[in-house]
Amino acid sequence: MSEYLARVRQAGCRLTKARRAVIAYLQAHDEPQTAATVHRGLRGMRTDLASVYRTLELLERLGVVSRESDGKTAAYALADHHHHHIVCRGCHRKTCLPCALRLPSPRGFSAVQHQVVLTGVCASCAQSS
Amino acid sequence: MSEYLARVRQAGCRLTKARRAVIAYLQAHDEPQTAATVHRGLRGMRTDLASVYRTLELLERLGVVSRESDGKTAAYALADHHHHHIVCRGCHRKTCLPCALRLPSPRGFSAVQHQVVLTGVCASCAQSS
DNA sequence: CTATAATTGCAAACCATTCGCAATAGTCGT
DNA sequence: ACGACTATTGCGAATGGTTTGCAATTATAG
Repeated sequence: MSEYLARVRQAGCRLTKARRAVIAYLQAHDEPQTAATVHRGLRGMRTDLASVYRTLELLERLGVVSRESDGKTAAYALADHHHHHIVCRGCHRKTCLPCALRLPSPRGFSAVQHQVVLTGVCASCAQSS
Repeated sequence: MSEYLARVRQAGCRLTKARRAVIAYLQAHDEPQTAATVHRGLRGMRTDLASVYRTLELLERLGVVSRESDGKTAAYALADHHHHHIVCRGCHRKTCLPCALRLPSPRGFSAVQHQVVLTGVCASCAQSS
């Protein structure tokens, strides 16, 4: 049983097919995935989009996945697969960046995760303006 | 004319009442505001929520305001009023944090802004679980 | 193997955000 | 200050991601 499934179990939650499938899917994809993408990836089994949302929400609450949102659509990834992106404010294209952030844990908080969203203007957009 | 209004003008955009009002409202509020909140704050004048959204989008594109999203509702603040938050994954309460991030500008990008969203489990939620 | 409560699938509701379009109002040149 | 030109607005309606209620299903404890 994967470490992730174990954590679900430890939280007193059941190991259902849907949950296993969502976790497996995220393990196979490093880049953050939207709920819709995950759902599409599970189209072999009879799984509802709503259940995907519920599962992702559970996993986020447990700290197993992180949720990154560009304002409209949220994307989820295993908290392990951690890196960042810079989004061009012109063309909205994403570029991956390694995580270079080292922060002290804020007072009183535990299990701290972070999400960094960088925006800027990419070279080609800077030219065309 | 405020520095912000000047930047709108320099971008070749008109200084309308709605834009002045939105900027003024954000100047008066340090904490990130949702489009709905801004709109409510402008209820003296006949302003439409859609225009608030259009104005905020413009200001974001110009780099005057930053947009921070928790996945459902986006919040906007003047890029000046910059700090971060840590959100408890249990109770969802926010706590402000000073910005301690110093990053080199990623290759090829200019006018880089960042947004950091920290999540964790606050002391009282850690107890009750 | 059974009982029990957690989860799911489905469909409908929600709500933030966006879009089309005619009316309005900044700006620039005169 | 005036008029023309076009960006911007207000309004209403559409969109689309996300959530919810509920009956049927299914994982788990005993």
